[in-house]
Amino acid sequence: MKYDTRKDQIIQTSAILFQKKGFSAVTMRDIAKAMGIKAASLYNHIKSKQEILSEIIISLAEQFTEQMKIIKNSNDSSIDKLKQIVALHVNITSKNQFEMSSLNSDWMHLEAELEYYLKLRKNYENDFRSIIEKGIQDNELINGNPEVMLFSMLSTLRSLYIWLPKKEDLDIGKFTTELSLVLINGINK
Amino acid sequence: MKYDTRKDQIIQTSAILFQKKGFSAVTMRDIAKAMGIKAASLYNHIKSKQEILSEIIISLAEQFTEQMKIIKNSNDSSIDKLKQIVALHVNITSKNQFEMSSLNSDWMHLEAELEYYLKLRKNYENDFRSIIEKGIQDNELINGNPEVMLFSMLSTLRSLYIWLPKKEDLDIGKFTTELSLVLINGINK
DNA sequence: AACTAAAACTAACAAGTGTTAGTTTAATAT
DNA sequence: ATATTAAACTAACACTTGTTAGTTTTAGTT
Repeated sequence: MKYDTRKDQIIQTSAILFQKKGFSAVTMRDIAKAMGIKAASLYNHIKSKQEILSEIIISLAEQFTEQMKIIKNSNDSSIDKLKQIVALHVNITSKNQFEMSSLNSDWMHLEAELEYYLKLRKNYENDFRSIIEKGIQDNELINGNPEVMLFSMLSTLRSLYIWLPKKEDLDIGKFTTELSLVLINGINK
Repeated sequence: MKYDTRKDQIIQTSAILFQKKGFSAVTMRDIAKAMGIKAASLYNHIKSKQEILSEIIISLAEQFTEQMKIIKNSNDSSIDKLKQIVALHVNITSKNQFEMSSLNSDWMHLEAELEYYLKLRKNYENDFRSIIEKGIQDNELINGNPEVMLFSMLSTLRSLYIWLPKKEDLDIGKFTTELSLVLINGINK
């Protein structure tokens, strides 16, 4: 099993609740109740509600940043890099379903680390865009609007947390392949 | 200009605030302040905070339902129907940027009308899926996983409210064409 | 000028908010 | 058995929440 501190359990429980109602609508008493303790007891393990949110979001954002760096610096073709980005999103999302919901919906409630998060996100998008632009230059991709391509792919990848859980016994590898196909080659015959 | 009742102004102002922080984090005092009045005064025009949310979301959901009905019942090819769905989303989103944010992020805070909203959404997705399945049968679309195709298109279309505002002087028609191209034909050369 | 109706106001409510202080219990190490 | 520490508890705080009641102001009509 995992090495699970009590703090980790609080964060995990919080993420589940955050997905259902969003950060603002979840109270410390809600979180405590879900763990079978009183709200005040939470503070033996965490500093604040804000810290819970921050741990969830920043940890995920840094994972994406780290993996993007590897993809970016590889010598693969642009198409292959895009496929690796798809796989990256599917993998992280399948392992962090609830947390991904906060990453997508609750980031604006970050306080101290909001700026840092926005920086990571902007850098990620820039790296993504560069890969697309390189693909166009190298004649791998159609000569279309890179902004629209980025938007389309990233929107889909960021919504994975909504759809992945609906497919119970999902073959992650197969799904990744199918999704890459649709995102890159479209659906037209 | 528009026929704008005071109630409409409240709803519009609320939608702007809801986009920034989400329904739960916006207080009646926030809304009042943005309108230059006191919170209690809002209740001369609306019944509750819940009513504001409901007006925003149900009105939009019904617009989508209504238009989907027209597309569904037309005699156009599946590809053309899909293009019309893309146009539908771009049009409604470009005219209701803030409201679309609530539709996507705050629907779970609906109370009395939650069930009704979920029904509308489910029906919409089913109609969308049927069009894709028909396209596969008729050999218009690749013989892929229709669920993945639906997911990919719908995720992108539902995220439009995040991206459209970033492009200030956007040619809506051109954007619709570009987006349809990417969603249907992909980005591969 | 007097009347009316819409829309603002002040004041307050009961309930809920995140968080702190101080205390007790449970589990572990000596 | 005793001391120690982690983790729970109770009680309370200062503040914010949506909302109501009752009143005053504003603007348009007779």
